[in-house]
Amino acid sequence: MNYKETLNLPRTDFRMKANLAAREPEVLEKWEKQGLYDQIRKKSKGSPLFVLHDGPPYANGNIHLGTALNKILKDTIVRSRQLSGFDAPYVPGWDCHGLPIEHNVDKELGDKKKSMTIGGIRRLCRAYAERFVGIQKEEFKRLGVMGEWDRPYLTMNYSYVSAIVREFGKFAANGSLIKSKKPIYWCSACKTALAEAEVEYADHTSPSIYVRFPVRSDIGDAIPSVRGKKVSVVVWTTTPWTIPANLAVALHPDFEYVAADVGNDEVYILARDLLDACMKKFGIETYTICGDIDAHSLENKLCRHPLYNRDSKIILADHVTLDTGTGCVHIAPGHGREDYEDGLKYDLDIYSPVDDEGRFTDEVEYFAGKFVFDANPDVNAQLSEAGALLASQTIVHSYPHCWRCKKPVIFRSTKQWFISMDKRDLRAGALDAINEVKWIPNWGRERIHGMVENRPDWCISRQRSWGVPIIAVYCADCKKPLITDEIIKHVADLFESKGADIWFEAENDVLLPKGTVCPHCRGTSFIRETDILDVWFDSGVSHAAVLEQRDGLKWPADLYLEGSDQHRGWFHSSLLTAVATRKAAPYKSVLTHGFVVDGEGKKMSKSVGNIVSPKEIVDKYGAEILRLWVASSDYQDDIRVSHEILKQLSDAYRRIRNTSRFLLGNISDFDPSSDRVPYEEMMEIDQWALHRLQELTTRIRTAYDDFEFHVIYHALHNFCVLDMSAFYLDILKDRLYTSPERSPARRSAQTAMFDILDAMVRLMAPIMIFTADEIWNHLPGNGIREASVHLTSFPQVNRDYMNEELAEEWETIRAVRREVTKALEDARNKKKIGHSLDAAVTVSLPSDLFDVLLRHEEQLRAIFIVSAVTILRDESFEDAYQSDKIENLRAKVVPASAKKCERCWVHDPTVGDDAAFEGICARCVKALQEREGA
RNA sequence: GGGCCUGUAGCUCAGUUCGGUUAGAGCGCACGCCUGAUAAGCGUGAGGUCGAUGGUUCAAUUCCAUCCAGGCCCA
Repeated sequence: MNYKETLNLPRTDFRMKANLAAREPEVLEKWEKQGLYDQIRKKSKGSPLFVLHDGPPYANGNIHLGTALNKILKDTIVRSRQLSGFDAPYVPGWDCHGLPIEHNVDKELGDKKKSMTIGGIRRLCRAYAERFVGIQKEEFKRLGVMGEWDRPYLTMNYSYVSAIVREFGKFAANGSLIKSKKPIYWCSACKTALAEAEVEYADHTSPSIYVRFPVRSDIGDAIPSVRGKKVSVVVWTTTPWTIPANLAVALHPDFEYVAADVGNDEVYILARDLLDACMKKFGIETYTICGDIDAHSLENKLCRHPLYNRDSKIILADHVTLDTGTGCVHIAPGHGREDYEDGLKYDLDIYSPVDDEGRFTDEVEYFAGKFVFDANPDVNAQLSEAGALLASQTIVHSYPHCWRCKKPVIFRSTKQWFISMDKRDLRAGALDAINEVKWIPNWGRERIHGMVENRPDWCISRQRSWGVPIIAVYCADCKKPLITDEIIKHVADLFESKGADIWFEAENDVLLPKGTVCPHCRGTSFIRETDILDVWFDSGVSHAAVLEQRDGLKWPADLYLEGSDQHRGWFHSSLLTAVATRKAAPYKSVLTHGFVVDGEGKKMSKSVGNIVSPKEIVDKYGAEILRLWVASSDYQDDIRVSHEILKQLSDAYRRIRNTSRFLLGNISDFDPSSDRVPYEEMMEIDQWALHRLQELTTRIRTAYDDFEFHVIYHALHNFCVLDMSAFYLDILKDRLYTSPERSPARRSAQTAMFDILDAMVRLMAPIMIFTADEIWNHLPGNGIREASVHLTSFPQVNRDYMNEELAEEWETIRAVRREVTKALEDARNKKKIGHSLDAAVTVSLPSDLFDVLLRHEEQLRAIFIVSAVTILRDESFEDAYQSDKIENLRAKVVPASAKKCERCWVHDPTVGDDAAFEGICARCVKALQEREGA
């Protein structure tokens, strides 16, 4: 007879192969049709809110792994908070303004741009951003990220733009908005400001000159050796035309400088290391060093400008190098980035006497009206005449050029709008607010603190088209700027209904409230500001535009979560805009993640060619594996991705899936509403399994609370592999398959298995969203539970199932089992046995262990999965396996002598005893009788 | 060059708070078993100078310094 038919083997439709890449889109579609997100919202209404506020990605290009990582982390957090009993909405956003989009539109337009209005360009930019919002939205949805995709926030939405204006107005109102000069890249051919990204470096031939700045201060006290001599500091520059704007000479605080006597009572100061090379260039053959100079002793001393009757201050700056020149650097704060910073530090004028066309303004003696590059020879001639030019040559070096017209650009200062860090104590307020926030990991605090502490005023002006206009007007008569609450409110209302394009297109009588008058001169005609706002301001006020404005959200957010680069970016700008207007940070905690790097830990770059796209992974492995990758990694550090890593995750996924499948297969005939066995009546090993489940639940729930997802991945995987597959389930097979279908023994196991899978599926749901859904649909008892696992909640830890004493005892049993298994393996290698059921084992144990095992004597056969077990107290016998882990544990394995039961495969002396049931053991006979009777 | 961070088996992670037995787990790998979870399951085994060097100490993966490699942000 074929007894296989009489066994209760696992039965399930749950497929072994997931076929994720193909199935996921179908599941997503199902969820969308069901309106799952809305159902979740409805269901959790009234629960405490948990708001993770989305940092808006830039609406340009396809998503990359970094964006995917970020969104998956957010999704996992939102889902886990939701399952923990919170109402956790997720409103995704996009950053839509800014240079990269405008630049790409510019490129597409080419020369056509010249004939377009700003409004026209802005409409193209909007369309461009819309296109990529659409593309990225689909990409994010494909990852299984759940949220209000139909109603995301876009920084170019009319209501959002209006909020930006209102927030901007608050800065104007409280007096922290200031206008001052700052150098920017300027193309005098295109007559336009250029952003960093719009300059291209190319070789350029420049004059290279050495200029002497006579020291005017008396430095005889500081350096006695030069007393009474004509001392000069010698600088080097490749832009002679900036000499007229020179206001300082910078020395490095740590370099060694010397005073070199070159005869005629003339002394030059320059860096010791560059002295010889410079003298050669100056054609000076004999000179003597008359003293060492500590740069600090010269700080704030004054030189005379070589051409004009004004001073040039000696300052100290770290950016001075010894690569070329003299170690003394010509500083024109209006014409260089570092020069500008130095200027702020030493309170120098940001002097930039150059107009839009690159010509010197009238105030510049000798060179007024001259184009700056053409003025280079004139400057040299003038310096030479003044006796200040020590040497001159030409050099070829890398120099910034305009991306469009390819001509060399200049650094030129123009008036810009700034948010002052200190005028209204924004810096101090921000530093205080930082301390109220929980930074995870906590070094985030230090990082952002350092940045806020040292940052300069926030320049919010951009000379571009695609952005939110800075709402300011200038009196046509007295030129004074005007920003009033009335104007802000009026314009914000206009933007709310008509969008910001109107600023560039409508007439003043529409744009300004009726009766707007210049408070200084009573003028009534005005000129609009054309600068737009820095995009960091746009996204920085999202807490005001989104958290405060939308129903169902709150201010401050519970959490912001972005890459660690955002300490300088969004965390920073959000903090400043919130502290300035609301006196607090817009977030209670800030979580950061690292960057995606390749298998070797190197950053991904086009040139290296090690970029992996989310699409590649999703198409090959499925979004579920990508999500598992995110969950498995300690994301606070950089995360590696490689084929090997993904392969490993696929294997781990299959293991979890198969364990779930086995559980499903064995509870397919189990109805949790009627077949449960009460805990007290369950078999001990089943109680043990439930105890382990409580430990797992505790571990995983804590990990979710702490955002430590890799702990979850490892705990779940280890649970499946070690506790379940290799131990509990392996042992259970015998009972499940051979016991009568509805026997208490089998129901006891099924009760545990059901609870285990029911808990597992909820615990994995925030990470393995598709698989959890699939398992849920196969779980018995459908109809009495929520329609989707995503509408349910995490399992509670059941104290009644916790039994430390039991757990300890079973840990002892497992330890002994490990040794028995080794003994079996020995026997197997000696060809004594094949399957462990072919073996009979005799184990000798030290007294304490013996006592424990004795209590479970009846179960040992099943636990060791052998045909017979005999345990002995401290017996020593020959030719036995001896443990090196447990002292005095010996195990002797022999082939089971009894006949093998054809049904349960156990070698048992009762096999064949019952003539009616040929070839099977008494236990199976009983099972079959019960089965027939049923 | 500066600020912040990271470096434990081929891979993903524990452990280091408060220095103290032979540094753990899983995966992968090798070998074996099973064929009633079967494109599954079970077992055994090999794998680590805890990035390097120096210092403190009776003792360092753990504390300190320097260096190397890598990441983010600045310059």
